[in-house]
Amino acid sequence: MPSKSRIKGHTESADDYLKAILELSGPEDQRVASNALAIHLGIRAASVTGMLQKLSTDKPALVKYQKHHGARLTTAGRKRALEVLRHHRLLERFLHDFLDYGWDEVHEEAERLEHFISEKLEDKIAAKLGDPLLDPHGHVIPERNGAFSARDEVNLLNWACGVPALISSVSDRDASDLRAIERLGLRPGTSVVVEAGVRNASLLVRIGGQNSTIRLGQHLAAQIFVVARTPQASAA
Amino acid sequence: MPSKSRIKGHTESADDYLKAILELSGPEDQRVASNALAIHLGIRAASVTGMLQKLSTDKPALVKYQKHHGARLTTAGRKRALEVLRHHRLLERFLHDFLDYGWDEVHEEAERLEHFISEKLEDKIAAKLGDPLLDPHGHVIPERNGAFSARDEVNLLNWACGVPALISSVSDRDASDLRAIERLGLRPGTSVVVEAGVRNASLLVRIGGQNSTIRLGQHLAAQIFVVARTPQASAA
DNA sequence: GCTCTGTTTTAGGCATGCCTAAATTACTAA
DNA sequence: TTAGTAATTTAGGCATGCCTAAAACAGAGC
Repeated sequence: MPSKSRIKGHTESADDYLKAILELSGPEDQRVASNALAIHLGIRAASVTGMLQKLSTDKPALVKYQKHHGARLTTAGRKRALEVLRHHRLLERFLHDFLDYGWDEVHEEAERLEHFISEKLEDKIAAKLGDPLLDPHGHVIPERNGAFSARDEVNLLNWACGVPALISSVSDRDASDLRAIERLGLRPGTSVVVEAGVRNASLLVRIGGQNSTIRLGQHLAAQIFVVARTPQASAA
Repeated sequence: MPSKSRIKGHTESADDYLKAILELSGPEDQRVASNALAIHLGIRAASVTGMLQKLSTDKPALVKYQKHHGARLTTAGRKRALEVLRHHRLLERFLHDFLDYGWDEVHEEAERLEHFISEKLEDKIAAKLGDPLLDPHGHVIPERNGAFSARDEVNLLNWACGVPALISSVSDRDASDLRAIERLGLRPGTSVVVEAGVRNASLLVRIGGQNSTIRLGQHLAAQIFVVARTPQASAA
């Protein structure tokens, strides 16, 4: 299918690669291995190689790619990746705030729609929401101009016991995990203190407000990210 | 690209064929010629043939097709076509009512998104809008269950002079024409009387409310559809 | 340095969906 | 009935983007 239903020369598939590279390259902009991409995208490594070759030889190259040494985004590639990420997170916020979606439902719908949102719709949605900074899971929404500074969050598993923390974000990868996290009252913005580190694959966590303590499985804890309690808030 | 970003076995392309057949087959469900489809879709007739063959041999056949004798929708095909049409018109209404889109802007965005709306989002949007009956151009929105009765509108060009009429709908195919129509005050729901038929390629039309008369080019008049003034309203 | 293992790339295939060019069929009018 | 034209279909190609199997490579340990 040619470019009828698509913005410029972008394809949904290419968007997915760019998003994956952005996510996997981390704050240090490390090179991303073909294999890592293949696993992340749920496809074969051979397919990844082919696509990286294509992306790196496009007119405005979206990816810098060296055989056997992985890929990283070019400026153009990063721009597009952030654009799609912005679409995704704005959509999540919109579906959640205006269309009564639960925070466990927004990811799937946004994942599908993010590729097809025009600049105009992006702007209208952002305006309607009042230019939000965070999506429903606490992730930073890249700005329109491409500005994007990921906060330096720390995984709850690695947070020191006894140090007051604020939940900053939660992974949105698994809907049922999100429901479990919500049931425990661990939304972004919640104050917590780790009382006892990983023991029997669980943490003891004291939740700020009610001073109650819960036992949190390692699997869920790994999906929760926190910052020190001092910094500026992180409203959900 | 496989079915990742797509509902079941449907492709955007197939959706477009089904919509086109629905539209071109008229209320009588006439067979639609390959050529007519090719022109409507902006592609070559040879491509149409190939796709019709495919659509007619799918597991649930979406199209009944006979060589050299055009195609018509099967029950399954009509169901899908109406589903997509419902998506399109709900989206138009939503973009117009909630996101400040002008009625000349909604078509393009809806055309792109209609293929990717989940049933859930469809329902949420419909609920938010209060299950609207008409899109911003006055077209009937098919119901969730597939019920769809097109009104028997008449093209303004064919309306008898002197008989009071109500504008029921307006073609949304061309944005600038829509702006022109709006400038003339000819929105759906407006009362009009044709004072003089096609002469010098234009109509003289009296607009109900202000009793003013305008000269309407044939090109625009062809995009306006009316019903007799008696029937129940047709709020925009 | 060399081998072993796991990663990565090449080679060849398949499905979608479009194209052009060439054949075929249908229709219309003499 | 028969030609001539227009509509339609076939045949062969191309790009996307995935796959498998097999070859090539890289890094670790000996």
